[in-house]
Amino acid sequence: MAMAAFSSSSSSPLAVSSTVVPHSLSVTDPPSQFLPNHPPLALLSTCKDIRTLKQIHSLVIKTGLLHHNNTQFALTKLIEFCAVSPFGDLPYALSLFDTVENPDQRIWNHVIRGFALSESPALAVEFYIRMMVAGLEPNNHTFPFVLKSCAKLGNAHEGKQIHGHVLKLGVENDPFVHTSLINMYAQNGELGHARSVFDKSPKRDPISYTALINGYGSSGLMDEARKLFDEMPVRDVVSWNAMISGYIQNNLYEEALDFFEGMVRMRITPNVSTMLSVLSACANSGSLELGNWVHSWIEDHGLGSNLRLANGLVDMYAKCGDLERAKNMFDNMETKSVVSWNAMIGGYNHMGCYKEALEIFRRMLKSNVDPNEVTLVSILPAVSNSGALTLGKWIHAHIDKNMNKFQLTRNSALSTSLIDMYAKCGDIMAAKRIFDSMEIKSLASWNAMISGLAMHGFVDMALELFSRMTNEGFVPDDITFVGILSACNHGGFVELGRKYFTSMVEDYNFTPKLQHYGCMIDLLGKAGLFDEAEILIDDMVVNPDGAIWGSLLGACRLHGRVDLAEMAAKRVFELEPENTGAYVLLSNIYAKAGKWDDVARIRTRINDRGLEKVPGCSSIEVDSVVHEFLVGDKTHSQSDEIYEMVDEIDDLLEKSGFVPDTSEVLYDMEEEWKQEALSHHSEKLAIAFGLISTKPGTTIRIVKNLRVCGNCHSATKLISKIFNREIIARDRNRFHHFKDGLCSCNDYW
DNA sequence: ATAGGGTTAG
Repeated sequence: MAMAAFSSSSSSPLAVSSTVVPHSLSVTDPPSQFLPNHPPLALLSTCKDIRTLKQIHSLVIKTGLLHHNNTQFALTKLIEFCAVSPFGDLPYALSLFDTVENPDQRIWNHVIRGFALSESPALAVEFYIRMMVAGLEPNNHTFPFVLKSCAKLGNAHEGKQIHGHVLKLGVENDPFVHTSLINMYAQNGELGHARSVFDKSPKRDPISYTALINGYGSSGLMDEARKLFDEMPVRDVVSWNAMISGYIQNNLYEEALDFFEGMVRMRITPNVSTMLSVLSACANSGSLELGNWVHSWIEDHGLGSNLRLANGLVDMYAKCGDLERAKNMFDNMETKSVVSWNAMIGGYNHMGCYKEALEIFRRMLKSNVDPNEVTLVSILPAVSNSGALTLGKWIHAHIDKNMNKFQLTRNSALSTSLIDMYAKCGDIMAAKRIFDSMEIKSLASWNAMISGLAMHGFVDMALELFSRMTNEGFVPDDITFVGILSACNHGGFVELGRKYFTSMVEDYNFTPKLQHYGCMIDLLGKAGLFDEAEILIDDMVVNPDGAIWGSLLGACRLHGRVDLAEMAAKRVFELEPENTGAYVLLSNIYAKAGKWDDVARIRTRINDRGLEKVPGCSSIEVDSVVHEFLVGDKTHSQSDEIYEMVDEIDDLLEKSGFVPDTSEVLYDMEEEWKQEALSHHSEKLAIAFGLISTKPGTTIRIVKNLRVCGNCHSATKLISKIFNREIIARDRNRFHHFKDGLCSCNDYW
């Protein structure tokens, strides 16, 4: 029994010294017949904290109200207040409750209500049972409270039993009990039961309609909800809100916004809830125009300083891509909550601005705002994308330290995000440790681990994990197969890849998606099986996108297939005219074949179209700060030292007999310039910076936005040997672990 | 005394 936690403390609440009575509260009249107006109880309406409450309590005792007329009136009032008011105190209510010799129905009801509204609604059911054990019958007031707690708990079983009591006592036609039953069933997903109670109603009111509509909405049955809504004789703002939020829950944003417009047309005044829902619909559907209108509406109705609406606006602007506006609103908010920070972080993530997301997170910590679970789950992808391992480790430690707070979720979203973070930040063993420590794994955690291993080229382990997962009864989904096929791809396991692809289609009945085809085309192309790759593309059940043809194009580069490359590139340009990567790839293929006229032609096309080549960019985290380097970057504050190091590296490479492979350099230029261009690739700069700013022997981890070029790959292998450093590099596709002059990809990528 | 949105953000 959880009672102990609430029982009165060492000093009895009745033992009150006179010193707690403040001067302002003078004891005046003797108890009168008009108790409700008596000063001490009237004071309850202004009571805002537990201290004042205790003072009022002591006043009640001093004035003798407590046992006046032998009624429990004053205590009832006090218990009611303590249990229910937001300024009340449930444990105190219980200590008062314990002092009542024979509490009546009404007192029991208030305590039950207090629990129903509290964080532990299960205790409402417990007290409901205790009440009956004490020999008191529940009444029409009891049921709404106890049914609410069943609704909150998602406990349909207890709810059904209580439904039985309702019928036994014959209060099923009380409108409050009736709607409470519908709501309880609806919130428990028992829509059949909810509907049958609803259909038995003698008189239907908007509240039972709305409760049922909400139930249909959260079960994805918006057509049913719509039918009910249309049947309603009178619709109020809550009914409209129920439809709007139902559509949003089911990702039907257009419909949600239609209903909002309908509501305004019907001259139903939206309230704060409506506007919050509408903002979320705008955010998720990218309706900036409507979002702006909502913003003006909020200002016009004097709600501009409502924190929740302000947060909603920040979120809306951020998700609609107007980050400047979002940032502006955010910076101008006089009070911010953790939600405001989270909305900004989410907005930056949404737009792929991971660095900015990390900056906001740091600012948040500096402002002493405690990150919550949502903050951490949303900052981790930003950490992963920037490869900011130190920050990631800090976050991991923070979660461990605050275990109590996050205990419930450790086995789900947060752990999975951590696995993903460690994998993407290059520490695959740390990812594995978290995965292994999870007592209850989710499909997402298996998926994260499998793709992580695949990304690092630990192909056998990834495949082994897959069979362990199916043995443990998990059913793989399409994401699992992306991981598996990418493992086969990274390992160059053509036969296995074919096998899993077939199994996915035939054993699991999945329709392959673009990513699955992408892995297969890449795998077949790299193996030089161009005929098979082309057949697969022809057989695709979805239209190939730029990435599919891009994969084939990449394979053409590997095998020097100029003819096929031209065809593949043409397809890419048809689908993605702005895809500069494909132009560069094609140009590289021409360059490798010595077709410099064609290289020049491509260059002209890039210039004519005003396309900008995505610059190679590598980042490295040193002392928790992420440093970014572009090709030939000279903007770093330690630029001079970095270039000195680059020269030293080149020197040592040359002495080891390293000959730069200039065949992939874009333009036809002097050999010496080509070497210069290669030598200043972003990954080289990042590695040089890593070498000068970390202790000897420290592992260097870098992240690159593009694929590592052949030359840098060979160079880095040698650097790892010469400087005796492990270098872990993540490129666009996968990880390369350079050690002792070798790379984990076996030069196959 | 009592019933139906909403406590967001990933």
